[in-house]
Amino acid sequence: MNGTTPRRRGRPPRTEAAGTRDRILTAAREEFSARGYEKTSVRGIAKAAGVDPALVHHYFGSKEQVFEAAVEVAFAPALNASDAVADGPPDGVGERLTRFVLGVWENPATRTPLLAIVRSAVNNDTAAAVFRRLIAAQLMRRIAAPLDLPDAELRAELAAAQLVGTAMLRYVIRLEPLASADLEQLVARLAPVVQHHLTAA
Amino acid sequence: MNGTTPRRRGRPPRTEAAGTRDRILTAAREEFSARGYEKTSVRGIAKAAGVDPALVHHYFGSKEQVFEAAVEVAFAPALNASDAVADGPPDGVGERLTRFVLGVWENPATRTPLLAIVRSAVNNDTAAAVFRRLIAAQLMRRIAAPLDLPDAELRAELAAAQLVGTAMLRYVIRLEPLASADLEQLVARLAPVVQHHLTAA
DNA sequence: GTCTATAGGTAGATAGAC
DNA sequence: GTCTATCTACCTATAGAC
Repeated sequence: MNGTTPRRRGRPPRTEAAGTRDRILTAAREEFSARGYEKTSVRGIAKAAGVDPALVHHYFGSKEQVFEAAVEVAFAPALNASDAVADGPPDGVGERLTRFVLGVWENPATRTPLLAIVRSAVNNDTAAAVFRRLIAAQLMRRIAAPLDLPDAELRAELAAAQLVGTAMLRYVIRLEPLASADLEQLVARLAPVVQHHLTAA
Repeated sequence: MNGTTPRRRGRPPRTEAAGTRDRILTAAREEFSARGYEKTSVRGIAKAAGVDPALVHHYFGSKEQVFEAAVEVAFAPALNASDAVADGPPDGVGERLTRFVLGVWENPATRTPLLAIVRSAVNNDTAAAVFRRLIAAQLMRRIAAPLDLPDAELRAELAAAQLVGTAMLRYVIRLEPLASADLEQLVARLAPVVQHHLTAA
């Protein structure tokens, strides 16, 4: 251990500044989600956080490392909730998965890092890898595996495609009337389709 | 030898240079599709086309106008083929739409401008508007309207979401095994779902 | 029609003072 | 820990020579 290394993952609490690191992280999430990776600048993050641009480099190193730290939080709900989706009667997995995905997109706290990932994943290899990990790692392993059907992975990915596409058009592209549609109406239409992908012959 | 190429859209037919304009346009499509709007530079386009950067401005004005000219070609197949999708027996519209969308994504000539639009639409309002226009204008009007069902527009958009999401994961994010899946297998799994969105109770 | 030169900005990153 | 100052690199766009 040395006293000056800023390379950290979680956040070993130090006697350091009053939440400066967290303020940068929050601002970074905001900026990345609103503008995507390329259009976001370290200077813009610093300004939004009310700190000096040099501090961003001081705490995180490079812009890419700021991004990784900023979107890391998107994994927390995914990890926690994949249990809730996988558990329960098999014929309800479509609705549970649909509600979960739309839920994290409706919640502003989790929507922000998700927007950051999507806005960045299409143009940035690092972000695309994060996206793949996010979809594949838990969703596939916990939901596709128990299906015990041929093409289980492909099935799960096509179900994910329905939900990813819906999120794209509703939350990113903001296509009407989908963008303003009632949540329950969406669940009613999407859940059977997701269920069909996962379990139908 | 063809004298003046007929490949001109919205440009006053002048006696100008050989294929310089077209070379720029082709290079622009390549660059925008590979890097997205923000990361693509006018200088990069010029270098790929083997011309001077100032010529790009000379022919198109601004970077945004280059982009619009570059993706304009994506509308041609959409306009032409929406007839083929709309015509025919109603219970086959799901498969016809699925085959059409996957078809334009499989064809390198049409995939390139589509990638440019998708890579740019998530971060750029101009590109997002192009995307909305591309989905809404023809697909919705020609396919949703004849359905004569309640929520016809929403139905059509959720069907589009399935196909957009599939394209995202397969062609942009390159998620396996979806990215390498056989085309006919995809049609077999997707067509019934698209059909369900469009016509089922 | 094509290119040189340059204006006028913004970017990521670093060194070193306090 | 925090900030000032700066380096280097690249960008869009334009004016004007050939």
